[in-house]
Amino acid sequence: MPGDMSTTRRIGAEDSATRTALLDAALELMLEEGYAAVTSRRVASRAGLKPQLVHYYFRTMDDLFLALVRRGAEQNLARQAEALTSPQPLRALWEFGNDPTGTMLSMEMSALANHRKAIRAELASYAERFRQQQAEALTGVLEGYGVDADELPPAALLVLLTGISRLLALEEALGMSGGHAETRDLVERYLTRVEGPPPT
Amino acid sequence: MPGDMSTTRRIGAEDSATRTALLDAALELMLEEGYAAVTSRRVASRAGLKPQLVHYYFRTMDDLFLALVRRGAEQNLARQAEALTSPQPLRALWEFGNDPTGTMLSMEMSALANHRKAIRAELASYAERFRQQQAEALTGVLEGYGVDADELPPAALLVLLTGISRLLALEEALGMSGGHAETRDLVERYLTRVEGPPPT
DNA sequence: GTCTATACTTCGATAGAC
DNA sequence: GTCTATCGAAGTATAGAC
Repeated sequence: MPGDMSTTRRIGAEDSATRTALLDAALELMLEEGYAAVTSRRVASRAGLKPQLVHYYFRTMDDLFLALVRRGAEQNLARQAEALTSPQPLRALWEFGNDPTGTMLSMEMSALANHRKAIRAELASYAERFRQQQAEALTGVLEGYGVDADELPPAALLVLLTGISRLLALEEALGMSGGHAETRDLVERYLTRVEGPPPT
Repeated sequence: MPGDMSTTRRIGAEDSATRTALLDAALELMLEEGYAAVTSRRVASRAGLKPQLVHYYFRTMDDLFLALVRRGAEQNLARQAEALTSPQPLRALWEFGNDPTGTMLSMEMSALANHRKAIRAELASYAERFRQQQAEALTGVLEGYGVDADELPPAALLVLLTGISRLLALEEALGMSGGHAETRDLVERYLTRVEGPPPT
């Protein structure tokens, strides 16, 4: 018995398998062809369904994008939380941020958010939660490593690592590679210095 | 007498004022509402012209995007070259990369390039030229500053600075600010250390 | 829950008159 | 160089039958 009784419009249940299939299709399209390719017709077609079902489950395309942001963010918050329990949380965080798919999706979402108010708010809210989860897990760890918080504040280190991994992923998607090896090596040496060598 | 004699299709001259007005309108739209808003109708409307003129000057929308990339990239290559003649070229480069408009445009273009082959090739080609221009100008300078190229290769430093300024611009556009002040301060301290304090 | 049918808008692109 | 006219395709979204 889904939907809202107070209006005539029906909305499908959140736990519907069809709804999940539509979100999966939208995700694939966004990664492969960018947010502009995520249209009701193309999403439905990829899921082997009729376009009208998109509107049954999400009413508007904005609602679909919001659902996509929420689902992806919640999944990744959980994955990041698990990564941060590693014996080498800093390295785990770096490797987590180096997932090219996640990075490309995050940037595609940012581009989309740039001109859709509701999505911008949702994305920014989750981004802050990511950063906060990182900061809470790492602040004490960095102290333990003897990293001087005046010299290199944890918040700045997080911005550095995130910015680097995003740029590398973006440029690699464009087919660029200049300076990448040197940069990865630089990060690697830093991680080894403060947190120890990578596990074999 | 513009255009191509060998086919029936006419194309407007590159130095036309109307063509420039269309490119300006496309640029504004892309910055304000994203690449998906750059349609022939909306571009023409913003320039106070008829949509058909877009096709007269650019034939396809892809051609328009390519022209936009080329014009913007050539302008910025010239601006960056000038910045690199500064007495503090490293700081000038950092400040150049901190132009929020240029950064947002570059990222919007990257998102667009992600699913348009011709544009991706053109953008990547110019991005390599930017990086190369930076490297040529800075390699000797960094040596002069006593920056150890084994410890911090010039190419890696350029990736670092670019990645940081891009992330800061992106997050600020989303309304985020966590860790930004600490990061800017970190970069500022580094610049002061190797290149001296900012001019007053 | 999924379908058919449909309304309306906007898109890219071309032909041909002026 | 710019206009009118026009095409077919694709977009969002809704109503209502099954």
